[in-house]
Amino acid sequence: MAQVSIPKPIVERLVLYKRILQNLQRQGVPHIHSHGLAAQANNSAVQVRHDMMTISYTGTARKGYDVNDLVKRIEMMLRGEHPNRMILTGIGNLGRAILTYFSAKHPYLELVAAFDDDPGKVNRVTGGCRCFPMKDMHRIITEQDARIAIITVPERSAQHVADVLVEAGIKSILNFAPLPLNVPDHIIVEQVDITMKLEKLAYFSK
Amino acid sequence: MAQVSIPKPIVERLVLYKRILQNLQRQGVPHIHSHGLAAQANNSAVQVRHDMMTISYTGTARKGYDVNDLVKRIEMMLRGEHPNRMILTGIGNLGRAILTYFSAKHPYLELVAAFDDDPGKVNRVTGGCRCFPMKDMHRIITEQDARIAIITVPERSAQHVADVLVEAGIKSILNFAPLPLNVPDHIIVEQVDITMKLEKLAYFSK
DNA sequence: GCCTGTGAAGCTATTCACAGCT
DNA sequence: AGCTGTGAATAGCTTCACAGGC
Repeated sequence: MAQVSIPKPIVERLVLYKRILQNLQRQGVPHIHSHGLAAQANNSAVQVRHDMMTISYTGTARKGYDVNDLVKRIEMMLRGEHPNRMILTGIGNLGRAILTYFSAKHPYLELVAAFDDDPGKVNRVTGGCRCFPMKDMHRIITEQDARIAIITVPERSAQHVADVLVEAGIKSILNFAPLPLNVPDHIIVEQVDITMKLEKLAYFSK
Repeated sequence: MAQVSIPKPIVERLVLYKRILQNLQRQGVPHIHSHGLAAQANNSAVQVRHDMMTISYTGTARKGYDVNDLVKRIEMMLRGEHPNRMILTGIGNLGRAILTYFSAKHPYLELVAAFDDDPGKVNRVTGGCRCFPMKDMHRIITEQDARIAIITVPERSAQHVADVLVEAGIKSILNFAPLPLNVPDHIIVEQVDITMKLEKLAYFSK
């Protein structure tokens, strides 16, 4: 099957659709029209239909899209074969927030280990996730076959941590440190930059 | 002066450039070439030069861009006249992380108040920012002339809080709740969606 | 009649190619 | 020779317009 790469913005919207659809499932709604989905996702019906085209999903004129089917389809497109194991580095306020948030919430995005060198944190369990010292990173990442890493360490150590992660075979990184990481091309980095978003808001709200 | 609106992606890069340049300032580097800036920002020299074009900044062939000047220029483009006062709603782990992170770090992005209804949190000061009960929101936002709001309340109350914020005259919202907010067109919303980014990483890392 | 599916057009952002300067 | 500035070309994404079906 030709697993052609879906463009970034469409992937983002698919994730959103999936979430909306899962809500609908919970409410027992069986079908939804492109307009309805668009309204909830804050975009246009045409865009929804185009997105459906790119994942080759097709609804019916009368009922629109089948909620259960579509959830399955999107999950199929997004998920790979194996579960996505993740690790987190740096248990500050933010790291803790993420660990707590994720506990048992997202079945196939599994946080399997956290790392911090603070002796007060090592071996503590937060949100169902145990903290190990940084020096065990390579070993545990390999053992667990973790592919995604979350960086919530202070800015000054972020690049070093990234280097170790790459060396340990991590495939992609979610980086909260406000600096662009220097990594090989095959590593995918997503930046979460709160200050940048705020400056953006400050700029556009006038 | 024709203050023409700068496109979103360029604003994002300008914020990044500014940060890099401020680092250079601290190191006492007086000039930088487009290539140098591009290397640190992980993009191309042409793009840097184009971005400079859009803010009408011009360097010299020999030395490149003047670090101090450029910082000033970018700040001028990004900042409005008045300081940008912000408020935060919802002091959970994440809210606390942001409050602590921002304390005294960003002079012109000023967090002036936080809101939560938990009696154990009201009147507590976190990161230099006092917590008020939600019912005071409208009054304090007006008094302080706050224009930016950060939503870190649980998903189920996010829309309600957004409604109150809009009603109180907030101009833009940074939303951490994983659902698209329904707000009037003139309100600007930036979404920070950690789960979405992780799903995106999961998808693209294969 | 209102829905979906879809090629075409339009728009935005990035990259190319090169002129001019020092 | 290597840099900046910049119009032209390309690529990527979104919107338009409409064909076809229930």
